[in-house]
Amino acid sequence: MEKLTKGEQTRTAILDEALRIARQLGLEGLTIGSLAEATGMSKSGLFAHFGSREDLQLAVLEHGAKQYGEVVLMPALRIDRGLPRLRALFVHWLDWTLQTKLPGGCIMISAAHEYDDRPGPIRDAAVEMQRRGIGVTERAVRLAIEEGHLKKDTDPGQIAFELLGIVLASHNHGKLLGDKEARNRALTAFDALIARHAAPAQPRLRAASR
Amino acid sequence: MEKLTKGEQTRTAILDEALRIARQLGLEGLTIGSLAEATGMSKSGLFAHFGSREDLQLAVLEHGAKQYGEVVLMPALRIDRGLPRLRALFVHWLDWTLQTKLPGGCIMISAAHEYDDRPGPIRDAAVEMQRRGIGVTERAVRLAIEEGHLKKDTDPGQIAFELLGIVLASHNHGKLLGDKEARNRALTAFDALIARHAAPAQPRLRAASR
DNA sequence: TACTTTTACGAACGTTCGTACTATTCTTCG
DNA sequence: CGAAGAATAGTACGAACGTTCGTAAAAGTA
Repeated sequence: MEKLTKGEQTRTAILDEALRIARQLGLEGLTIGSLAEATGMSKSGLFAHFGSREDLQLAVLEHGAKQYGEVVLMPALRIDRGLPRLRALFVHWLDWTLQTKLPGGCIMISAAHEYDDRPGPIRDAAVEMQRRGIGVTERAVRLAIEEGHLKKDTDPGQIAFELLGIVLASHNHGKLLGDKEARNRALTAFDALIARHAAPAQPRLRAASR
Repeated sequence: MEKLTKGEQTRTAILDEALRIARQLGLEGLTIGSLAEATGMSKSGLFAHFGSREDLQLAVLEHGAKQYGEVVLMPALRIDRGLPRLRALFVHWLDWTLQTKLPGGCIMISAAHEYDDRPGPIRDAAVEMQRRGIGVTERAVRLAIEEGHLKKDTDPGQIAFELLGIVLASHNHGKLLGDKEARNRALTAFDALIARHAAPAQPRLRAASR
């Protein structure tokens, strides 16, 4: 519906393709020349959409984060708060990084590793995104505590830490080692983590339904 | 003691420097020119030690794996088999990836992410090393089961998976986000994982010592 | 339709990439 | 010491890198 100027829609098309490349080769492996060839544009024509290569890389990162928000975050927010939402968040996140349709995993995880010792704007952006992602997870955990699904002394930071670990291990086992059990292993680990912090079964007042 | 020919010792010196660079910039970020400058050699003189850039990258990877073996694996093998050894293995592994002395984490973890969607000899080598590492962990778990420290139905593969996740999360939190709690979080997660699979206290025959 | 802005192109810049050759210097050992 | 071989430097290459510039085509607006 909303009017999309020509430049904006080519820019989006470029970013789609750039994201595909960056997922496989990393943001540093993304070059203007190869991207121009992949999109069928000239180097200079493509370049004009971004003032510099670094700006292109930043735009790609943001483009990936946006997709992540649409595919992982938003669907989870439609699930009942508390444990169900936390689980949905985790499963969507997991499937997002394990998706085999498009090669290469989550661009944010890629960037995190690629720039963990390479200071600069891209690293800063990656850190900021990671922080936001962790914040989302922690908030979901806190809600689960408030809903009485998790014990009150549960540390949201610790849960977020361990969930990230499970996702990273899945990515490693699934994408690198080709382990078909990666997803199952992740779900097993998730269940165990939750069981460890689950609130004791609370006595229902009146007759419990079912 | 053992006679080291001149070429061999420069080669080692080159690999030391190359490893330092590759840890920060990745194996793909390692270039002949920058490495030559860092070592004070000419491009061609350095190049002669390795037939190609790819061979250099493979050599760097092996160099890193060798260091890993010396720093992580061997010390752990001197600890009592079973749970103590498994813990030592984990802690050394953790500290190895979190070491702040040299920038950049474990080169094998780096390579794993860098090449997870980039087929070729380097990827193959990285996969092989990961497999070996996981094998070592699984073996340590199996010994812990045999020693009666862990429950008999413990799945070594699952433990190795989750331990990898904890290390990866530590790397992420510690190196990227600068979270000083990363190591503590990792140890907490380790203890919880072990507690989950710990064999029930076995009744000691006769009087238990102490 | 005419005018202005946006969008894309082609050519060229200087630099760096990996690699190939040839020449020179240094080790090693009889 | 002096010859043989290993180790390093020098030079050059074609290709690809990111970027700049002037210009042509397309799109949007009046």
